[in-house]
Amino acid sequence: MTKPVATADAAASRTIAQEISDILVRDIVTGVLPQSSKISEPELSRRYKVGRGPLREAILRLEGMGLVVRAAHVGARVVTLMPSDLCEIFAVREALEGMAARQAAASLSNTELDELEQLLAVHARYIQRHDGREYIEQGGDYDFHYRIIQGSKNQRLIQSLCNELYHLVHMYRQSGGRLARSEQALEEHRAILKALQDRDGELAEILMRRHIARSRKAIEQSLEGCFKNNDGEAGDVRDR
Amino acid sequence: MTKPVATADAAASRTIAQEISDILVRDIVTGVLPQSSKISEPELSRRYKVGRGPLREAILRLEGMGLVVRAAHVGARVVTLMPSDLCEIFAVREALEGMAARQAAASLSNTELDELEQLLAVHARYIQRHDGREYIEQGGDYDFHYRIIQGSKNQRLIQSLCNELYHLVHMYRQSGGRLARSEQALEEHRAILKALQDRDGELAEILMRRHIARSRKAIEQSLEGCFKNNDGEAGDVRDR
DNA sequence: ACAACAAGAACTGTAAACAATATTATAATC
DNA sequence: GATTATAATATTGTTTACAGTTCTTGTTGT
Repeated sequence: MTKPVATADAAASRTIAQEISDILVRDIVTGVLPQSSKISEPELSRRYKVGRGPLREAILRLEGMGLVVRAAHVGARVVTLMPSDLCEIFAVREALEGMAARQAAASLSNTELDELEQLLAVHARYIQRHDGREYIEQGGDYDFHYRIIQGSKNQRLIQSLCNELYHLVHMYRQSGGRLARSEQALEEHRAILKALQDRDGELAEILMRRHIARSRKAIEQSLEGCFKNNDGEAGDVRDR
Repeated sequence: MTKPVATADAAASRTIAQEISDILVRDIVTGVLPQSSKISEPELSRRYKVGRGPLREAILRLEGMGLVVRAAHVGARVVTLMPSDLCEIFAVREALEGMAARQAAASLSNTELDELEQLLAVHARYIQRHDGREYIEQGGDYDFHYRIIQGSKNQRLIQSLCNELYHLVHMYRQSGGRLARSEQALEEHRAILKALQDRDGELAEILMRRHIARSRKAIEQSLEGCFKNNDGEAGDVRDR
């Protein structure tokens, strides 16, 4: 039974809409499509060499992720992240990642915990070498938070955090939003890991929440200077 | 000169895709389109008298809400909610609504608090009259949780809970998922309201989380009998 | 009778054309 | 000259038609 069944390659047949969707997510998060810029269907259709159909489908998906906002008969624009939006996002992160840490304490395997420990060691070396510069954690496996979320084994948490909120957070960092705190963050990460290794979900949740709450407070401080346009190339709001 | 009106009616111009999207959400939540049933584009296109284009757009949106799952070249099906899925959802609810209660304690106006108190009085009367039957809270303004979430004033929380998770919860209840606990739930609601009135966000969060955690535990108990098909009309998994 | 295979039908994904609305530019009026 | 009305343009929403894949069904062979 060699199974020459004509079921094709299954997962390999990604549709154009999925491809362009991923590309758009990447280009928005990295700033190729800056905040508040218009998502013109004809223009992007030419730029990315795709038909308008798949492109529309991709835009619909982006809207679901919160990366773009649409208005009927007007079109879509890349979302405009104000500091107040970031605060809302971080409040959600605090709640969700806290729960993720709690569940991860029960679900993470010992090997996964070991890998997490090695990861922190890598981060520590990086910070030492680069004098406090934060490790660029672009949502990959090298992100401490990312792994804990995955470790929760809760598909809803993983979906909400990794495929929606984190894009927005990375977007913010890309467009000049600094919230370094590298050394302190590393210490907090170590404490969280300790709680996870002790299988103390309750403590892991508390520590994770405090960890994220501290980042949020940093943003709240810069909330006063919301309308005071900080000098820089943070993307022009108007485009044409 | 029939109607040379230029700027049209603005908000009144809802697109077909939005209309059919709302209809589909309603029909899925109320069970007209049962769990696991196929979402056939040609069939629904005929049934709802809409073109395939807007219908596809609506399905895309439903996918974003987690109400349907799609597979490339295969089509969409209404999501299949297993008890384990419900547990995941309730874990997220616990985290999110806890945070909502915390923020609501700071954001709710005094009049909103009064309305909340009147709402609980209505619920109490209803339970008394119907001998412990739960008030049918179909996500409207008469839902205690709904109002607290709105009261958080956090758009992200409101979006996640009211436009995504609550549809799934209502779906579960519609298809036979019983988690009554009316009298006890009312007592817990009263305690939460008390904390809100005292502007004690920390306590409100704890109470809300325990409140939801209790519901989750009820589901977890019925998780053992997951594969033991409980007698009933819970919707046939296979359809054609 | 059952399994494997192949041809056909049906459905989803994509492309192109059409209609309706909003935006821009132009012209007329105060 | 500024402002409002009007026409032209461009973009979005929708319909229609086509292509590619999957699923069904009928057939054939063992």
